[in-house]
Amino acid sequence: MEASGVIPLLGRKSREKPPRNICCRLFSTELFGYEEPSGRPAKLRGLGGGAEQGKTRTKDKYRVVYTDHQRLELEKEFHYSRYITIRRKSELAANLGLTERQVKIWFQNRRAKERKVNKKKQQQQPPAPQLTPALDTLEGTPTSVGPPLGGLDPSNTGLLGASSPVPVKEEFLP
DNA sequence: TTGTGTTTTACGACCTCC
DNA sequence: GGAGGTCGTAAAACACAA
Repeated sequence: MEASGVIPLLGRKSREKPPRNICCRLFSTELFGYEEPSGRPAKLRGLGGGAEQGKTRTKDKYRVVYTDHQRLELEKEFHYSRYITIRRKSELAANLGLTERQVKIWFQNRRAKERKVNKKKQQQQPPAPQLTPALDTLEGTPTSVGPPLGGLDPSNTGLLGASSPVPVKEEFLP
């Protein structure tokens, strides 16, 4: 594909950092597997299956808006586990009409959001009485604890298992 | 309307692990 | 080396006050 030639995307970063080496893996297969939309208006939300005709910065639409259903399912999955397994990722992608790449990135962004929220919470807490450290981990993300390096985290069900209102699916059980 | 702040997708750079 | 992680950021989409 034309993958190697897609660096200056839609004018982003006009003053770019020195081109170290283009991150080639990102432009490999999935990215160009998107289908072209059939002239759909910009607003896709709530149209049902809106994002399967998604585009990226390399295409003529910067980003798509996922449908409520897609987001709901992704959120549910995130509730089960903050780190999605390869298997669940492909299942979810297939079910929602997204690419695995989109699912992966959604989870990355979702974790980032959670970290951001937790950080905010921490900053809002009064600095004074600190008798019970790490109370903020109640919701499941001790920010001090690093990510499961290497990808999968078998312990993550424990993160939410107790507090999550949603029952743990069989497939997440050992 | 529109101006502005926030949220949501998507990516680049870099890092770690297998 | 490749896959997936974080972090930082661009830009579209959205919310909402003025």
